Amino acid sequence: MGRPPCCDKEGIKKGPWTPEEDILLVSYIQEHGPGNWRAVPTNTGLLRCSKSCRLRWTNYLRPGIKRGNFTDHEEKMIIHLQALLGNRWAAIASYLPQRTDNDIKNYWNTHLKKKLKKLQTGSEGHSRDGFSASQPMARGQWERRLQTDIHMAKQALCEALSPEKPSCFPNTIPAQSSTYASSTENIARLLKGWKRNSPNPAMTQNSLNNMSGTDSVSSEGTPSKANDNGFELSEAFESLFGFESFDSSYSDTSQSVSPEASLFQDESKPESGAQLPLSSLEKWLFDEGANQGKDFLGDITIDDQANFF
DNA sequence: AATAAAGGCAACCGCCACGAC
DNA sequence: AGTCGTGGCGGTTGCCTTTAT
Repeated sequence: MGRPPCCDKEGIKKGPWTPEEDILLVSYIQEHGPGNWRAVPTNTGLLRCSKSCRLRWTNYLRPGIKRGNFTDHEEKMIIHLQALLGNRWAAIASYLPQRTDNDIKNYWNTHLKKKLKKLQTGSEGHSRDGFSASQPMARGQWERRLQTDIHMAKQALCEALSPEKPSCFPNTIPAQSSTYASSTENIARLLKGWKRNSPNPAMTQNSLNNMSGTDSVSSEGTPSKANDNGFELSEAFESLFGFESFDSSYSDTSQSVSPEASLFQDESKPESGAQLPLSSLEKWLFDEGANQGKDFLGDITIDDQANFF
């Protein structure tokens, strides 16, 4: 007898999630916590497969997700980590706790790959680092920058693995007090941009009535005219879900994950790398013997490092 | 202003790893 | 030890938006 499909294809809805579905999912997770995805569709009445629910949560709805443009810092970290780890997006994402692996993967595929390709064709040599073309630099200089970026990776890792220490490096990623609010904000943002026709304007909850029918797109950081509605939406969400209790139910469960990841320690994403035993890379990144690292980096190229690992 | 092409991103698919039984 | 169920991951697709003509 073969293994049954993870979800039977019939009656399973696909495609973009609607705000109603998001609400159902979030409210369920608020109550039960993430995990046991198999039970989610059954218990929520969502016509989605468990995988789809998990993906939606981890990539979009979970608290602490930062969306929008990648900073220079993040970009460099991705470039270096990709060089070191390859396309292990989940591992890379563990160094950037606020980003999802999907986001990073997309960013790599759509932006960085092209950027690096351009650099490769545009200049011989140091193309893999992502900043040599516009700023040609001597090898030593380039490696110093590499060291700096590796240091940044260290910082991120240190934070991710050290919940007791709010921040090993106070100036790095802010230990934002991510709460369920983050999730409602995520949804509110989504709703602002939800311009497609609402399938059923008469939704099951009164508070949702205002959420349908938003008529314009608003991408990250570009508030659009939608936003009277958007405001109402986020208010509606906040009134819908008392996220404080949700937060407190998770806030004391931190283990070896980043502060925000610890809020959802059962959840898959952020700790995927963090919970594993330290890899060689992580040990290396953690190694506070700065001189060692310096010497090491000083003597080899990033290609060598990639081979080393 | 209309249309085509390119870009960007959310979501899906299939495989794999791991734990439970 | 082998099988099954579940969750995780990376690659890919398809739709929507933006830009160019």
